[in-house]
Amino acid sequence: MPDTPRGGDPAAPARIRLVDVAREAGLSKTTVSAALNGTGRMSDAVREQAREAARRLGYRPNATARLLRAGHARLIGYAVGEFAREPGSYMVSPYFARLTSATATAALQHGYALVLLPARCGPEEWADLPLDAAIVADPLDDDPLVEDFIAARIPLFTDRSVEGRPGTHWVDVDADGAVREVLDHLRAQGARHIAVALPGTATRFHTAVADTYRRWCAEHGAVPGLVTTDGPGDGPAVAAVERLLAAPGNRPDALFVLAEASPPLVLDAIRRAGRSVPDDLLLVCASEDTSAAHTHPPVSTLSLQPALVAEKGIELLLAALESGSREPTGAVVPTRLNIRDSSLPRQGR
Amino acid sequence: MPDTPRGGDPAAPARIRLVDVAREAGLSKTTVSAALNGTGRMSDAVREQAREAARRLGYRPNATARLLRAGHARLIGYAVGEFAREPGSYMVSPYFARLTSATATAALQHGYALVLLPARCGPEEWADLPLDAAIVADPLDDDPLVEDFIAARIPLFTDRSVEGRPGTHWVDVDADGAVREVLDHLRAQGARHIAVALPGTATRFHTAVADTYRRWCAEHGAVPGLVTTDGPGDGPAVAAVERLLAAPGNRPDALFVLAEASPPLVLDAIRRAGRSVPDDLLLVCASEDTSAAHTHPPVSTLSLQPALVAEKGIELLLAALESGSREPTGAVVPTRLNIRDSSLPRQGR
DNA sequence: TTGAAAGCGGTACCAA
DNA sequence: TTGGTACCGCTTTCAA
Repeated sequence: MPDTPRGGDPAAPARIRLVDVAREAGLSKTTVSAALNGTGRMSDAVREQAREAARRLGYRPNATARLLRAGHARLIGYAVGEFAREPGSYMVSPYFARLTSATATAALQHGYALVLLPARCGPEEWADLPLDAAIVADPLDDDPLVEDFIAARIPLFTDRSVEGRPGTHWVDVDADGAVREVLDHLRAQGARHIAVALPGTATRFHTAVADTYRRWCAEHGAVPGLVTTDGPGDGPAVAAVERLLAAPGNRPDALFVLAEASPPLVLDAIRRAGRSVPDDLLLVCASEDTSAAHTHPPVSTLSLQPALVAEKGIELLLAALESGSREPTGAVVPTRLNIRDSSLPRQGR
Repeated sequence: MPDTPRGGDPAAPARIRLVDVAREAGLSKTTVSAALNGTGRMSDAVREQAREAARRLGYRPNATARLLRAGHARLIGYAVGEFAREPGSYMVSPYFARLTSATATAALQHGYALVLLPARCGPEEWADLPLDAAIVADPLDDDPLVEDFIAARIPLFTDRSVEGRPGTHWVDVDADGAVREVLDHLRAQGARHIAVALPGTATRFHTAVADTYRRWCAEHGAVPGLVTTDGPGDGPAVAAVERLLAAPGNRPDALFVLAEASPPLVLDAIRRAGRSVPDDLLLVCASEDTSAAHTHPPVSTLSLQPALVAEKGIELLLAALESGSREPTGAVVPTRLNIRDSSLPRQGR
């Protein structure tokens, strides 16, 4: 009588188990299991008999039980370091939206699924989840999340800050190369005073950007013009751009905006400051926002290629998982500069 | 000798199990389990002895085994119907980004975690995942995903298309109320020819919007001016707006843009068409994009309040899960009209 | 207060 | 070809 409730709500029918199917089919657990999994050798008649019973009863194997046997869950925890924003908000950033979906897609292609974890969660939040590995996107400095996963010996993929620690894998964007490519491009277009707007919350990437920018300026005898935003979001980013253009003295002839802002909004701010792109001000934004291609003029963007980061990271992580190795690995991935009219003076076209 | 490898890679140390801790502590599995879980009654000395052994060995309980005992995994599958886009791309839409993060946050607050599923995946993709429930955001018509979950008797939260089916729960946005609020608002500001831009891929919500729009026009003796986009993304949306403004005859004096486009881009397109907001054209966009508040003038938006949809849905789903009831439930949630300068004629301010 | 043993629901090894 | 049985690692009941 497989429909008899077992525990809990007496109105809910108990879920059909393998034994129930076996009893119904007049076979053993073993045989039914093999029949349904297509393993073992048995007569077609028996196999069909087992399948028919399973179908009749609406049998669905218990995933947890299988996982216990299998010894893994093919589940990867995913969290974002999320500097000073409210939980969950990171999805709203085009960069993190792409990074997250690319990570999920890459993992899924290899048969792993992503479990969304809250930002700054402690071990108690994921201790009950059968995680084979974890990912911390853009961790904070000495992120407790990172330390917890390492302490729990859960294979981890995050940024270069964990380099060399057993069981960890990192992917970093080539900040140095990216900055040089953008600055060289702007200089080649005739720019001599390139100003930079950075997010106020300095991540690893943005710190590296500032360093390279200063170094590049020194190398080219340029004086750095650098401004940081007061916080995340479009408002502070636009304000930073306005400050950059209002500053007396060293009038910039090119802008490299790394603060995450909607490109059309940046363009608007520049126009309101009485400047014109690209005629007397060149513009490059670090952004994954698709609207950049649809402004007038279209805005050149530096893409951090989140999809590449995700794919490389998943590759490193799963290679380690499947080999069982705790040998740390890592890789640097390139950025991509999409040159559009905003950084091409008209005579250059 | 708990460090002895068991199976697989002979170099990898076997994970510490409860028995290992018990042996180390000179206690039984039972006692150690109770000690670590804070259950049972025992002397503080013994409890500390067990904890110390666990700490020394770096013991971490096997989550899968606990789940098997517990009978649930507190895991919820999450998929998006995703009309004709490439997998994973939905995150890029501000609406889905917010819906996804709000859903994850709401679930997490109740002790459940979200598992990201690929779009249009079959049962084989999630059969091995211990899902207690599933969510299909914005399902297609007769979405196979929805049917699969229902067939598997997995409690499901999706839109109203499943209304009344056992084990399902729906939340829909009040499309009728939303449209009337926007149209009434625009009419109150003096608009008499309100044109509408809809996405080409008609979802349940957008079909309802078109219906209400036509009905409202009939009620107010207005002639409907409706255009749909050629596809997703900013380009087609901007093109649709341009078509609307270029159309001969019935020159619109207000625009209600439901196609998902960056608000500043819509504003740009209107300017390029020689119209001026709000002086001779009022504008409302259905959008979750924060850039709307930072344009000049700021753009009025209709928010579909994804956070509300997520919270209500999780509430209904978890209520059913915890009571074990398969009684279908559902709810309609309101939208929110953020009135900004783009829909307020200057004399009205 | 502590511990042995019986499950949770499958899978896999062997013996029949 | 089929089935008995041990086992995955933990929790819980119940007896000592």
